[in-house]
Amino acid sequence: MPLLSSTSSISLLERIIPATFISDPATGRRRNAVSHDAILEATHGMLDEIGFDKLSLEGVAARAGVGKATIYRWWSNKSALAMEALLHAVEALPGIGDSGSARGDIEVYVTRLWQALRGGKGRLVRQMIALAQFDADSRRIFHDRYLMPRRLALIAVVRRGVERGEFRAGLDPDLVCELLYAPLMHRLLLGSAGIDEHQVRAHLDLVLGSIAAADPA
Amino acid sequence: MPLLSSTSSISLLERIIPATFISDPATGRRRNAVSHDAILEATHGMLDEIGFDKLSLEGVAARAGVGKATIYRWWSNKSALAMEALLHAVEALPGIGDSGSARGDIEVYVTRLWQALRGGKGRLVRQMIALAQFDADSRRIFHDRYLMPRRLALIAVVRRGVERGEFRAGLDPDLVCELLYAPLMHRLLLGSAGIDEHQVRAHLDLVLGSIAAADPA
Amino acid sequence: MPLLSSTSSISLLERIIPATFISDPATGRRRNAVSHDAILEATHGMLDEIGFDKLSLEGVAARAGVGKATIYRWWSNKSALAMEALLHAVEALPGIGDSGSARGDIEVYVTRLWQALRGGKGRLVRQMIALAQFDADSRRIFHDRYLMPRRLALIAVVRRGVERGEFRAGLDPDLVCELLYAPLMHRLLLGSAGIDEHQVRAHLDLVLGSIAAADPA
Amino acid sequence: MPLLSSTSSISLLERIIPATFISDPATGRRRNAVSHDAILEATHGMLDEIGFDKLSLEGVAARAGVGKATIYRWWSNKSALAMEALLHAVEALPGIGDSGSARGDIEVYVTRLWQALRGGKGRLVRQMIALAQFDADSRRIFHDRYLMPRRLALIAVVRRGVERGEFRAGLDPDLVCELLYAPLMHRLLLGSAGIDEHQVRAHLDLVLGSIAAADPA
DNA sequence: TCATAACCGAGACGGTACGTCTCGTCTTGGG
DNA sequence: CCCAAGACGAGACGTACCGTCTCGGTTATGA
Repeated sequence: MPLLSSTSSISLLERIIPATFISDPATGRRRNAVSHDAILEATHGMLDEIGFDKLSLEGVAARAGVGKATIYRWWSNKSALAMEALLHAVEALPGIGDSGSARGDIEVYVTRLWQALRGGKGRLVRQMIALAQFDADSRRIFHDRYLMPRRLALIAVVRRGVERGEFRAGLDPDLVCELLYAPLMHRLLLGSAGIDEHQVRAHLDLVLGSIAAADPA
Repeated sequence: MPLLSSTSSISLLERIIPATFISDPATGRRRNAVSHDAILEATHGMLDEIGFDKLSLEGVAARAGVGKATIYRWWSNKSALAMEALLHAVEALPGIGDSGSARGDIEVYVTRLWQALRGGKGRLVRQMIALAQFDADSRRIFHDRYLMPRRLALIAVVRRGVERGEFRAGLDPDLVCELLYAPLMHRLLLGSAGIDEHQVRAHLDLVLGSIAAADPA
Repeated sequence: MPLLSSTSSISLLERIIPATFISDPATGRRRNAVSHDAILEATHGMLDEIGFDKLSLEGVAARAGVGKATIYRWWSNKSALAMEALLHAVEALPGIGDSGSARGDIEVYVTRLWQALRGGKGRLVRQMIALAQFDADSRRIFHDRYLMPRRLALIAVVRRGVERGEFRAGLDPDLVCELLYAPLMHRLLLGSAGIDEHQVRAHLDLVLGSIAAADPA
Repeated sequence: MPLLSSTSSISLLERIIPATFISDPATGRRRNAVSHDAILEATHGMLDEIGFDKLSLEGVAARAGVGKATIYRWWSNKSALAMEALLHAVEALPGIGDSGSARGDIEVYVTRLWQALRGGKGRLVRQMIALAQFDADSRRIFHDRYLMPRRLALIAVVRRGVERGEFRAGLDPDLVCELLYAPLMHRLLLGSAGIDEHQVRAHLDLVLGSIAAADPA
């Protein structure tokens, strides 16, 4: 049973490790991995070229050299398929190092994130967020497989900073995380112009400044 | 981010008063305002009942008692129509008072905004933002007619606070505005749970605290 | 009142002399002859270029520089307009001379008719006949204004031939006329190839031979 | 006029067995014969009830319980569909017997044809001929599947008459055929009144008389 | 000499149908 | 049991015209 067509009672593990190749133990022929990959690749390519709303499963099937029924067998609808294809293309986590300075680690991480969103990945992420507004399944998948891993990584660094006394005690790491992420996303979604480096710096300075531990001096 | 991104040579006036109504009034039958309203109302009703992706212009035309061509005459596509219908339902600007305290004014305003988004309007705004990702026209309309007026109002208050010495000199009002708005929007779009009052308070305290003028004491 | 919109109680005279300009004696602006001509001309041109079924009154109005209502004021439907336009283009009667030999006159006349149908007029006539199958008004108009005048002229010659003793006594001129006309028309409508001169000659020889008075010798 | 106008390199077989059914039988779901028949039946019924120009493929699809695409898959346009539906309703060939007298056989055949055209079939044939004027495909279909078989049968009888010495040697059977058919068709299409029996007799007498072998007496 | 009435262009309107596209399902024959 | 191919019923798409209806403006009497 594929990941996306099950609406509940699936373990977190299964939600994070794609269930794609966990085959039905019953009799019969197993799922064809070649077709599966061709479908995702075709979907991703067409999203890139013509966008989500012009995407058709008919077109995907033709481009992937696959029967339409094969797609419907494994994905419940266009959104689910698109979301999975987009995740595939985006999934590599930019790691957060531990240089000793939480502030420095965050600055590097946010700057890298900004650079990624400025490029082609920004469009993919925008589309995923839009999909998530219309389809509860997609929303959950995006939250679990894209957003959460990145948040958790960032929250860990904030916690480290608090423990080391770099940041003020009593901080809510969730809130800090929100203040670091949200303006980037907001501009990605609604900014009429791009985001320039100077703005990112100012943003980081203000937020990181406001959570820094009081200078003992 | 510039407040007014003049991406083309279209005057501001033309962007706010839809060019639709600026045709040569000299000749031909005049546009029927009743149909216009019926279309927007039907669209809004159907968005509410069946959502954007099940919305069809065919259905809107039938419900509004209008020919399809009349819709296509005045709106370029489904997104543009939906965007305008949603704007109609949302357009009343929550005013920002001037109580003497910029901080107080902002707290009241953001709290009210949060309350509005928690209610039915939140869904509308989410849908508008999603639409804006797929269609450049819709994006521009949302930016000009929803986002900008609200930003301008908030920016004015921030400026007032700086002038009065409540907030630190040298602040970038755009950035502050982003820090106040974006987390709300981000949670609206992607938060798995709702936003509770405690989170809003903590958010306001952190941001407003960080821009307050240094205590002279 | 124009000719084509009245379905009955119109004198034959009015059917043959277009009533177009017999205006209502009441006050008010009179019909615009320029528009009238422009409409017929545009119709004829478009019939020639795109054929009857692709013809649209919308297109005629645009090409004639005329409001659609002006067309509807004077013609009841597309068929009626097309029929009148075609008649205008075809109306000149090829006269039948009186050389002294009825046989010779008929040979010349039928040959000329054949030549005319071979050219562009053939297509017009074909279209008129087709229209006549779908619309009773058009059928009557075609019969009265195209067919009958030509039949009457031919019948007169046949009568002359009988009176002079060239043709057998007791002939039914209607039947002879039919035998002369019908094969031409039939081939015009349904012949896969054109009609060649040799066929016309053979046709004339057979029919005229069969009605010739018995040789006294 | 050639009996078989080979205007293209399409084989006779392909013209008589619609190419529609000559697709690669190896792959994909097969054409649904039930739908095919339902479409033709619905078309025929609606032609009878509302006539050709009010016929809509939309209506045919609804009445046949069939998707519009299924009609467009198999017929190129309204004319082609109507033509095929009419042919279905008309297709039974009235046979020509061989009584020993070619003249008698022809008299019986033409009289029967006249009777058929006087009835409901006349309207169908008129409509088919009209369609043939607007659409080359329809024209070819009508020629091949309606006209030709009937012509060939009649021509065979004429030939038989010539061989037996009933008719004059050197006759052009095509021409005779035309003289027998065309007046009937012409009156069907354009006669203001019906065709009465007396006219048919006179017509037959004149034509058959003119081709009879000279009396040896 | 004007008021009246009908005409005219333009073009928006409620509709119908077009021919195309995609959806999600179904039938084939072949692996 | 899976798969490609592709026909199928359904129905929305965006376009083209239909025939009707305002509009503002233009003629041409006839009071």
